[in-house]
Amino acid sequence: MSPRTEKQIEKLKQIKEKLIIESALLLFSEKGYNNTSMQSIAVKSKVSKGNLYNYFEGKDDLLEGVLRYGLNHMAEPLHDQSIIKTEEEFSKMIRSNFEMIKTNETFWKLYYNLVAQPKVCALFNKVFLPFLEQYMTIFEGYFKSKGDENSGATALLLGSAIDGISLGYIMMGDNYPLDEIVNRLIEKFK
Amino acid sequence: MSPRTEKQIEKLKQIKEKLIIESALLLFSEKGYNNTSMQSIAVKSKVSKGNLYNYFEGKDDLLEGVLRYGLNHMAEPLHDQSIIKTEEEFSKMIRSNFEMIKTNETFWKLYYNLVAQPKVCALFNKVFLPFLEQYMTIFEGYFKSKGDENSGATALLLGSAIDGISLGYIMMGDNYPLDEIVNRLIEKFK
Amino acid sequence: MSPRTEKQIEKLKQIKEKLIIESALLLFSEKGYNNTSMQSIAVKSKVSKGNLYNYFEGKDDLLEGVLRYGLNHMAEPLHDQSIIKTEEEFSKMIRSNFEMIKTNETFWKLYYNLVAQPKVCALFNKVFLPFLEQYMTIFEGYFKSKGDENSGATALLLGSAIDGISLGYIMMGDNYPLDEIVNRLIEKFK
Amino acid sequence: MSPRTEKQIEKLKQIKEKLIIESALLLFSEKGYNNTSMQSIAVKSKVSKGNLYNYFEGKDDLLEGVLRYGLNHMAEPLHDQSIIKTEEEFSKMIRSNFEMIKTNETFWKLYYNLVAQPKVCALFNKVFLPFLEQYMTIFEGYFKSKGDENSGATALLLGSAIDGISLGYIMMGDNYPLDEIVNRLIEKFK
DNA sequence: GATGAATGAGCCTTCATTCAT
DNA sequence: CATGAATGAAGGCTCATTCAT
Repeated sequence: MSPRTEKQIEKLKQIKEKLIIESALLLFSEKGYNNTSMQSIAVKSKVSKGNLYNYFEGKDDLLEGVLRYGLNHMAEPLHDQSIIKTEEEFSKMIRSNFEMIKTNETFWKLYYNLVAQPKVCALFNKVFLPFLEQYMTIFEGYFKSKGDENSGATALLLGSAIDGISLGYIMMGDNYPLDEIVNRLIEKFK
Repeated sequence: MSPRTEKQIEKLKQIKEKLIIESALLLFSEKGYNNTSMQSIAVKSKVSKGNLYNYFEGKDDLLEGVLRYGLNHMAEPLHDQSIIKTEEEFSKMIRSNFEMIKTNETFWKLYYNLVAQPKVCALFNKVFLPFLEQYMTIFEGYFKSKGDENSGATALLLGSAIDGISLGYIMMGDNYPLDEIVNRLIEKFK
Repeated sequence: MSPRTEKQIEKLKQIKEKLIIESALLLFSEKGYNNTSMQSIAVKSKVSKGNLYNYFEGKDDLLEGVLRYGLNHMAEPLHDQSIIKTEEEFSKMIRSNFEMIKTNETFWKLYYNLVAQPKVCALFNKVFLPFLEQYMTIFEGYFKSKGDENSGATALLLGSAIDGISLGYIMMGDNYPLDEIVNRLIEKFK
Repeated sequence: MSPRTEKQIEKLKQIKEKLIIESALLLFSEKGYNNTSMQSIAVKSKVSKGNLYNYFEGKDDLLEGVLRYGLNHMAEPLHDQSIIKTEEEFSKMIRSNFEMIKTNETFWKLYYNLVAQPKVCALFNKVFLPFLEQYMTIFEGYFKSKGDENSGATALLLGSAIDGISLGYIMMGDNYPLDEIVNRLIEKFK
């Protein structure tokens, strides 16, 4: 009842919320959103089914939580660099982007699982669009600084290529020669 | 009893099968595979629920039918060209590929809807992998003929870029400046 | 259209009916009445599903046909002997009864499959009761002739024992030492 | 939270499980296993369809539960006597066996409903065989103690006769002169 | 907050039966 | 008579969500 206790409770709640999110992420990613039951999430996160609804309003809301959580984790490295000037910085950014994808395969698998699901499209745009746009802006700035007259299109092309490469890697795993492809990508666009 | 009648019946069956497939494609694409009920497919294709199962063994089989049907429609233009030699042919092939995607948005939306769904992964590979590999081979040959020492990687990079562009276009619709991006893509790779 | 042709047609019909009945008997016996579909019967008897209904009014009616057919086949040997006087005749009758069961396991399996199924109870009594009563009467006469004051009860006991033994044999197959048990049965009752 | 409450909940659950089992037993017995829907069981036991599956994994599992429950009820009287020495004990055991069947007609009707159903054969053997064997062993011991050289066969014959009598009684109800037949059975075998 | 029993709509699928050809 | 496409009711089962405790 003391403030201290309340804080601890608050912290406990956050820990549990994180636990739920991570369990859900794993299951969504492994089996797909639709084929993951709230039950199984409850079991994996060791929270009762009913209690789940004290943390998230429903399955949709939980998904949103998962996506936000994932994005916050992924985006961190990007916040360091908001402007790119040299080829080296460019190359480093691309590489660190794919490092991030490698590190968070689970999350990106979920991403591509959902990207074309109409039901979650709105949610998707809400969560990811700002992130993607920020990315685009950085690249656009770089290409413009290099004299590219249509830097927007180039940035979008690069973004799409990154998307496609990521998708390929996520789908094929180590059968996809990621490093080689990334090298080539950098060469083409630097 | 007469051959004529039998033929007609056979034809009618094929027409109905096509109807079912097209209804399913539309619904799968609009609402996602998981969120489309057999019931709704039955209604849309004006076939009774039970009769659906005279045409397809189950929902999975119907999906396979839809994918094969889609692919057969898509792949046609590709059969014309199996070897690319000049820049012009290259450019034409890329463009015709995106024409195809524009023409069959519905189908490709389904494609990206399914691509990362673990449950249908096996089916997916069965149906699409041969198609994709054929594509890759053509590009690889082109790059090799141009003296590219690592033509395989280049082809894969190109393939991934195409994938990413398609995905972007499918997701954003006319907000995606497809033609411009394609032009740039061709310039980069030709 | 000639009488001859009509006869042939009639004969063909009977052949086909027999075919259907035998297919149904086999399937009912193997998989149980409820788990056998009209479809599978149609396939096995090489008759179209629709045509099945030209021979039998429905699944129930087909079952009745199967039971009557089976009984007519089984009962034949019994018609020889309608009165038993000597121990030898008694013994022979018992033995020939079990021979019959051995020869027609399929049918008797169906019998015991249905015997306690409420849905077909009425049908069952209609078809089998007369047969069983005839049997009972023969035994009753035998026991009476031997001075048994309550020959009815003895006959019923014997009948029940036969029933139980048959059931055991049908269930356990060759794990059931039928011959030995039958010998003992005869000793006890002769 | 208190132990008391948990216990009560546990008890409530058991009561409800029993309710479900008894409803199912009644319906299975009345209409047959195949013709009883989970829905109707839910209605009869005043449990929602969905909740049924919190108690039993499926219809098969429910059947197993019913059979085990029935057997546990039936078998109780038998546990008293595991060795039979005198004629009196023998006679008492036979009689008490048929008392049990009289008392639990419903259950035994289900027994004979299922005994020859191929689909549930495995389950059946799993649940009933141990019970039957125990029975057989007791009789075998008795016959052996009386000097019967082939006590095994005699026990099996007796068992089969009991089976047949029970079946007759279950099928014909009070039209079957059970007591008289049982008396005669005892006379023959004691 | 925490639990898990309870709900009930909805899903995929099967199947006896009908009927146009 | 023969065919098999068509129907639609019914079945077993799942699952997001609620709620009494």
